[in-house]
Amino acid sequence: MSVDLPEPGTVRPGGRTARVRSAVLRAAADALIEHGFGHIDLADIARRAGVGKTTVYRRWGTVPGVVADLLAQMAETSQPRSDTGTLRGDLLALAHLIRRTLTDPLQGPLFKAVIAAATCDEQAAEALHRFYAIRIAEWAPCVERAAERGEVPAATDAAEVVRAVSAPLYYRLLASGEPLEPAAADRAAEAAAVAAEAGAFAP
Amino acid sequence: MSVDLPEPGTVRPGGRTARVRSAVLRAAADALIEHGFGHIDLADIARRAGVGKTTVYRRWGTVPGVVADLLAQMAETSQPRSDTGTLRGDLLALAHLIRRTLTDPLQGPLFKAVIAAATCDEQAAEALHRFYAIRIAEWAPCVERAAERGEVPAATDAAEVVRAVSAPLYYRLLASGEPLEPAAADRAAEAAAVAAEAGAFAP
DNA sequence: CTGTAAACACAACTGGAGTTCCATTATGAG
DNA sequence: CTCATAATGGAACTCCAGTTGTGTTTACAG
Repeated sequence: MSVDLPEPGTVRPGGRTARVRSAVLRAAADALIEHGFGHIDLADIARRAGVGKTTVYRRWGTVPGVVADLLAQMAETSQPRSDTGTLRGDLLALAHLIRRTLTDPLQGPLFKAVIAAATCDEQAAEALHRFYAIRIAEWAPCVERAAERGEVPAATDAAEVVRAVSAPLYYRLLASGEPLEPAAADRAAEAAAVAAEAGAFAP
Repeated sequence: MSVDLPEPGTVRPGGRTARVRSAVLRAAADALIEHGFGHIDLADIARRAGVGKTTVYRRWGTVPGVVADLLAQMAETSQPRSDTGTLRGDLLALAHLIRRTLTDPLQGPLFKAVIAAATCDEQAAEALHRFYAIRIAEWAPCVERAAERGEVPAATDAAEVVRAVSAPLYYRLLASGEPLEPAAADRAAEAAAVAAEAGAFAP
């Protein structure tokens, strides 16, 4: 019989422990951007963070474990959303925000890496889903306000509209591989707006 | 100075070489389904295929290398597309085909794995993009016929409509993690059809 | 049918990712 | 401030994924 030991870092979360976590997550992001999810090891992350590799193995265990914690931290920082006064304007701003993020030379590879980690590890997958649940909830009010203004049916599923804007851009990044041009963001926003107005997201 | 040696398997592609490739790709698919992209090694694939691991390392080199070849083989087998006579009917059939594929206990994990491989390796990424280019081209005629019937503007980008149907389902699988219910396929098809009819894909 | 070299199998080897052990540091309660 | 111990650091160790070297099988040209 094994006793339930506390996870490392949960009993004394202050001072050094917090500094180590911060340094490791920052180093992990750098390493993921530089090498991608496939060619990374925890020893390299530890070296970059100026931390013993034993510490990293003990607290996080695996690369997806670090990614899961990194995603939890990324979920804490919220992106400010637009309020242009029209659904089209807001969705266009969202689409271009996503496009800029995914084509950014730093954030693009990072998002690819965390998604790759999520396909390999259940813990990372759950962290990724929480991350997107938060981001989607942050933008849902755009659609809800459009419903109040009468631009879309009152029963419209706001989160589904936000997902409809995001999906084509991620599909290009991960599956089909077409370049993420600004025109693609325009079409994603326009298509989602038209479909929402027609009640395609209000069952 | 190094001489340009031919790739293994290119000079004598018949008989044994073909059998080995077939066995290895089948074993690779099984292993990817069972363990996922993250927890796989070529020695295991070689064992399953009943082949020396040296052979696998020499011909394919890495796991993403095997995945790239597997995708090339997957691209050869074409899925029959529907012809219901209406754009809505065809897109609905496409959406449900994709949903069934991604929720299939065998094909779902396989697709997750090959997409993970593509995010880690350029060679696998190119193979994946070729795979989707072919699948999308196979379904584009649905939209082209709809254009001939006058259901959508003549200038409609057929491939973009097909991608618009696919994207929300892949987004759920890879990013947001919501379950892939039949209703999600219905909405993806409906939203794409509405947007196409409104000319959102005809710039 | 025969010969040659392309492709493969087997075994020994190697490097480094991940583990273990123990010493050291410093958090947080009293 | 003091003390118990949570958390980290460093080095030695283990194990196996991936490599290399060598001999065998077999596709295919002539």
